[in-house]
Amino acid sequence: MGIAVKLPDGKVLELAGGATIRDAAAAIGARLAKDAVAGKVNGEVRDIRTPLKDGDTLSIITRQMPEGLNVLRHSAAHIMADAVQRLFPGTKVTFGPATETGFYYDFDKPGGFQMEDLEKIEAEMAKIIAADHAFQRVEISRDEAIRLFQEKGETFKVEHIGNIPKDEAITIFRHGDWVDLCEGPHIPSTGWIKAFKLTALAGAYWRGDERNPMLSRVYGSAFFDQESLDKFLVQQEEAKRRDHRKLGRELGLFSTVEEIGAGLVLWHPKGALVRKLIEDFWREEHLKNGYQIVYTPHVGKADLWKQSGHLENYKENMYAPMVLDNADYFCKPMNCPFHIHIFKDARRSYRELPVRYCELGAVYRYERSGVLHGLMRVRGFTQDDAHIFVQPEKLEEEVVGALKFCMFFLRAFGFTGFDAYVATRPEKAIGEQSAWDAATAALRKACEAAGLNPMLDEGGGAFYGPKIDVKIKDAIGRAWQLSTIQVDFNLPERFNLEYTGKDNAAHRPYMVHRAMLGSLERFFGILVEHYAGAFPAWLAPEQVRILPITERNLDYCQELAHHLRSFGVRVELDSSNEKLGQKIRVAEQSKIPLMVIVGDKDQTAGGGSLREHGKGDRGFLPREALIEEIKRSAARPS
RNA sequence: GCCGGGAUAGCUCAGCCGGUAGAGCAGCUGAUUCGUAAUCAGCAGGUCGCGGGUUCGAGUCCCGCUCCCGGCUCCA
Repeated sequence: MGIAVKLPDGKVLELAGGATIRDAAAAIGARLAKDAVAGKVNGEVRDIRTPLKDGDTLSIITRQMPEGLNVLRHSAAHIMADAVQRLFPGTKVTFGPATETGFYYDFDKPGGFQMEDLEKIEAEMAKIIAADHAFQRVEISRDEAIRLFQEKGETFKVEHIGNIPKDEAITIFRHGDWVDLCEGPHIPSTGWIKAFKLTALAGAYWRGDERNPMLSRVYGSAFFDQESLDKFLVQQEEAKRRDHRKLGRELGLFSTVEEIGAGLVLWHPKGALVRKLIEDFWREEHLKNGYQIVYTPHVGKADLWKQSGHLENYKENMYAPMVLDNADYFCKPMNCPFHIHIFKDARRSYRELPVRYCELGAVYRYERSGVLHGLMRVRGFTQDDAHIFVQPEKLEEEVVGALKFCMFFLRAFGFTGFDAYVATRPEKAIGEQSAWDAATAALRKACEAAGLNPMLDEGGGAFYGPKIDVKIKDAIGRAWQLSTIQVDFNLPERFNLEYTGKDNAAHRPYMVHRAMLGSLERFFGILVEHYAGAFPAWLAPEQVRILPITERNLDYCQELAHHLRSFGVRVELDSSNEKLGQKIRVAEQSKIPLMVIVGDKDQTAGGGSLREHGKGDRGFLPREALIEEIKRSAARPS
């Protein structure tokens, strides 16, 4: 009996009963059959060996599609697991999925792996690939599956079978004589993998839960051709080249030292200058946008943190208390309770709402030693914090303003791609459902008003209220979460916040937590990587370097430097006894945006030769034009 | 915190089977006065992350700790 399946172009394909996706591809064309990796049946990715049913909608996934690459990588994970079990009998397998950049497989291997093992595993994988074993898909019964994996001693697989919903078919995939519990899909045969590399070893908990046993994870990546693997490796190098920790040291921006402690940052003069420029910009723009700047202490008494709920909910992230005059004081992990007390210091009228307090507040949080990472994850950092106290009915309007402000600010740093997420009520939450619904709707509308098309993060909100998160894309396409706007129903309650309404009655405001940059430390790290260390002139610690060609030009250069400094230009003079080529090299490596080269010719003509970082010589400019050009390049965005 | 890899001059790194530490760059001094990404020569620079142990002898082997890197988990 024949069947009919619908294709993406609307055509209907007639096939024999029991025909698989592969048969369908072959029926459409020989080229397609050659490139077909898997299929999408009724919207779900299915293995190429999956039998089709009458009425199915089918599209073919080829090796040119991203889904095809996922299939290849998942198969590579199987091949790796096969190789590992050949080399290290007694190793148990668990899970081995494809990831964004490759694949991994988690093993339970007594003693774990050593780095040298990777090469051995690669060699064994190469043999399996060379043998070009076909992948076979077999549907088996639950009992058969349990028996099979019990015999093999694959206890993790047996456990997993118990977690597969009863109504789902159980499939196993076989290549050569190796078999894995797996729903697929897989490439037609192992030989489809033309390029692969094992990249890293790591630990990972069974099912990602730290109460479970630690497994050994092997990471790798795989491609349909060698070129793509090479390109991938070059990209990895590019990310390494931009690493803010490396650039931070090379450019003298910041450091951390063992003597002070992990996750505690020293801002060196150049990094501190960039930070100061960001902070100046930040404060000025906040004042323009109706915020009030406040300063609050670094520590507060235990009762404050009890009232705020931090000692209840956040204690494991707080530094241990210090005892002064029989009272416990804690370093602040957040600024909110302090801002709340400023709000509470007077009776507030609806006329003065919304009240917007902002602070670049240094907070301290205990982070587990293993999670610390350069400037991105530290134990002492500066939040670009703001707390807005607003009438519930004015929430939407206020969030629109806050969000537009965020976007303006992020754009000023050269970010262009944004993704917004609205996170809704989680299971464990406080506050009325109606309040949640109204606030969530307000956040969504605010996103639209700010020109963002938000994705919904169902249940991703904090227990105290819904939020908007904004992620940016950096120069090499990586996403970073920066801005967050969070509605808080909880703290106004806990601190009994009130304002007097038009009706002369007391009302409870909403509180909105807002960060645009997240933390100055992390944002600075992201900026360094985004610009690859080459800050735009308005942010560069040194904007211009003057390079005299010989000592004869020194006095003239000195005078020019003074003159530029009088306009607020950050300029240095390279008076070293080196040839021009060397001075240029050093300035280029220091990523100084502009260089002015002055030799006898320039001096006589009364000007200088401009050179731009990364772009090269721009030729001679007379003095006034030179100064104008420098002032123009160094201007802050507005 | 857990798994894996590390820590040698300011930086990047070499140092074999345990025999008492080396290069390049940076620094300093001198020569050179030079036109768009490295001028030459000389000098100086180390408690081999910290503490303990094994040994006649430890940068090297063992144990503990600190810090760093890649992950897990978590998050600004």
